[in-house]
Amino acid sequence: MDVKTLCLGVLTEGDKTGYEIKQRFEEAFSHFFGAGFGSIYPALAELSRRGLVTRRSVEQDKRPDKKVYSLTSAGQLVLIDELLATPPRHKVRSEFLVLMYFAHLLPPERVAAIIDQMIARWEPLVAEIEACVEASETPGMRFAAGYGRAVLGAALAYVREQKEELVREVAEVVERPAPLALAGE
Amino acid sequence: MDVKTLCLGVLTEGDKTGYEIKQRFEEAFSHFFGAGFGSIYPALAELSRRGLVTRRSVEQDKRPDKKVYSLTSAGQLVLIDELLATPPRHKVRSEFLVLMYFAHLLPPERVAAIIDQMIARWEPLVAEIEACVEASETPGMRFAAGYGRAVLGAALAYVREQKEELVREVAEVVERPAPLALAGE
DNA sequence: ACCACCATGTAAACGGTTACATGATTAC
DNA sequence: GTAATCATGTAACCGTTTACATGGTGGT
Repeated sequence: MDVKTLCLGVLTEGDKTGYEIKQRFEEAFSHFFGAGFGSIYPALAELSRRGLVTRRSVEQDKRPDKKVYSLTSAGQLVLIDELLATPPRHKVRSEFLVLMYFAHLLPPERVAAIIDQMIARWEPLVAEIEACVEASETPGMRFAAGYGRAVLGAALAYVREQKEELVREVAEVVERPAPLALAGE
Repeated sequence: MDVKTLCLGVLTEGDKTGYEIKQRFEEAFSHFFGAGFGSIYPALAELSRRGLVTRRSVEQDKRPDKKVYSLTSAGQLVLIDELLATPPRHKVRSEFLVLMYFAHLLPPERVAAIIDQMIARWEPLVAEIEACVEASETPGMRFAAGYGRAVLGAALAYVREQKEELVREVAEVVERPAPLALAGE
């Protein structure tokens, strides 16, 4: 599954410009699928070329024309096919956890700062996702947002709870002779 | 941060072959960082070229030679620099949640099957991560594995708890006239 | 017989990120 | 004045994924 499928998906909610699609991506699935203009605009061009969406120009006063995309019935069929054929993958890519894994190679203050940074980033996200749960219009939207809330809540609770201990242990390890074994074995 | 940095990282634990590095990747950080042979071998070649690791051939009986990699002191310095310079990103890419978001476009049995599939995949992972927590040799390893356990536990609890409701709601939506609005607005 | 494990690599394809390019409006 | 919002696109770059290529050992 790629950005093209997601574009077809958000267009089931109604016609949108590329810019609005990007906004919808942020609101609705930024916590489990990322996409920037650099992938959305080419995706829309390709979908248009394949006849899965149509585009029409809409005049605006004091602004350049905007291009509104609509899902075609062919697009609807392709979307369903795509969804039925998509294996439910779920991947995490976390430089944060890599950094924590190697915490003993870093100064303890740095470890503490990184954890604080994650807490500061996640805290406002909780409110955002909460709003997303409230605003849900389909059962799936509620499920996905609820998932985010449950998992983010657990993550936040865990890092808050474990921070002190990790920082203390890392500080202890650094005090000892040479745990950074070079020719160690 | 890329596979090269992770390779330097696992080599702080001792000398390893490319094959063993891959195994370590699976054991230690498969739940937050993925890498296959296709990225590990070229990474090692590049690190070797830059003098950050050395490699020596080791004979084996009834098998071709294996190539054992060791971290050099230059490699150690570069690793630390890299870790200090890495911003703590944390990304989730979940086709599973996309599918759930669009659950109302799928047959309810399919939605149920997808959720069952995720539960079946995650259940054995819990045991695996539990083993990982037990086997931890550094505070960071324990922290990272503990994070995985906390988050996976929350995810599993959530999907188990919400499955019935989602499937029921999706079935209801499908019964109604035409919620798949094409020219709906 | 067949599959899993050990063991190493290459090459093409694919897709996403980032930077560039442009430009007007509105609010602080 | 400066930043954010609206608005669209291109092109180079980067890294991962996937498929291909090879071949012996050990277990069911």
